[in-house]
Amino acid sequence: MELTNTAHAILGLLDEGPRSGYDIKQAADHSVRYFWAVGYGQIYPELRKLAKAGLVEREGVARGARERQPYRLTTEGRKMLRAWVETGIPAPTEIRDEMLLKLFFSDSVSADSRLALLRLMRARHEAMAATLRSFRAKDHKAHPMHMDVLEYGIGFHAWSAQWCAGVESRLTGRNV
Amino acid sequence: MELTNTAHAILGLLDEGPRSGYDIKQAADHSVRYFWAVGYGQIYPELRKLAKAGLVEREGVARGARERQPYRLTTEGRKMLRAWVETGIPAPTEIRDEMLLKLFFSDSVSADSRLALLRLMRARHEAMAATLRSFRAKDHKAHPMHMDVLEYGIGFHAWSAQWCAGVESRLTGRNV
DNA sequence: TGGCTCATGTAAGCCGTTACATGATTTT
DNA sequence: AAAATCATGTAACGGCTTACATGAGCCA
Repeated sequence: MELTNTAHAILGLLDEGPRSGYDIKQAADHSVRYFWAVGYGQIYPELRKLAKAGLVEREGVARGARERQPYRLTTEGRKMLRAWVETGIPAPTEIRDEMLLKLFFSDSVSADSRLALLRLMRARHEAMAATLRSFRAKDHKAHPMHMDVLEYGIGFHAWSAQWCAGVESRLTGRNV
Repeated sequence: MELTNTAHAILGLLDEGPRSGYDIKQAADHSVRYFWAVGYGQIYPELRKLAKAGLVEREGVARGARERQPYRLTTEGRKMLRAWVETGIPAPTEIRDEMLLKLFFSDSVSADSRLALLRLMRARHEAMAATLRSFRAKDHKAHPMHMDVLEYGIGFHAWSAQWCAGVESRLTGRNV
């Protein structure tokens, strides 16, 4: 039975404690989102599949329709998660960046347009870095790697923002 | 008529001169690949669509089946490309990194497994940085942004490799 | 001459996004 | 009471990857 990476991400998030689909989405958005985004459209169907496979199980039954329905990892599920981390060769990093694509082909448009692209790109990376920095406050003692990977994200976005600033300076003729 | 980003990438590559599907693939693999990968399965069908839309046109007819069939940009196509670069708000950077995903959830596996992951990740980023560095030799005078974006790629992968090295050192207890 | 590579394609399938639907529960 | 939000879902669609097919030249 082959699981997708997203399925494993869900297992991983459940490893920290029981969570509903809604909780998983929120946890993902505050942690793995910048290198592995997940949406509701995947989470809910996937939880059912995982439950059917015996890797997760419902914790009690929700009373109201608005009540969250937490799932928890089974021993089987936990074993599966560990095995996934330890075995197999992961796919290489994949980036899809429409911004870079436009920049790459921006030699024949006006300097203004090019600058506007760079500034938007820089603003975004700065915003993302700031968001991720705000996650530093969380308690990561139980999960040192969470912290390390978070720092990767902060560093990446900060570095990208700096790169933008550098190119901007060159284009406007000023020194860095 | 809505074009995908990949379609625009193809237009952009054709803007530098007539190319066949095969040529486009090669050019892409030597330039935009690390932030916008394209495969044959997209290129050939897309070229037909673009031709039907009048944005590209065949250059003559291929004689043998092995002969390449170059396409060239039409004025319409060139206009479309420029417009795409200059207008609209590009989607934010998207990263899919199975490696980071595993690292993120690697707190409960052996230190050896974790180290192995980091080393593999570092090796890959180093290799990618080296590959991209070899592209510096190309002539970029006509396209300064090609050069800038290439440097982004080199910088990104080099930085990532360094991050891996840093975490490795911490995990093995040595100083950086 | 048998096999390998080149170059162009097609078809199936998967993953993920988007849009929509639904009822309950707060909030105004 | 009306409106907004919460929480769970479903269905359709789209882009991309993968696998396969083909026929022509090249090489051993």
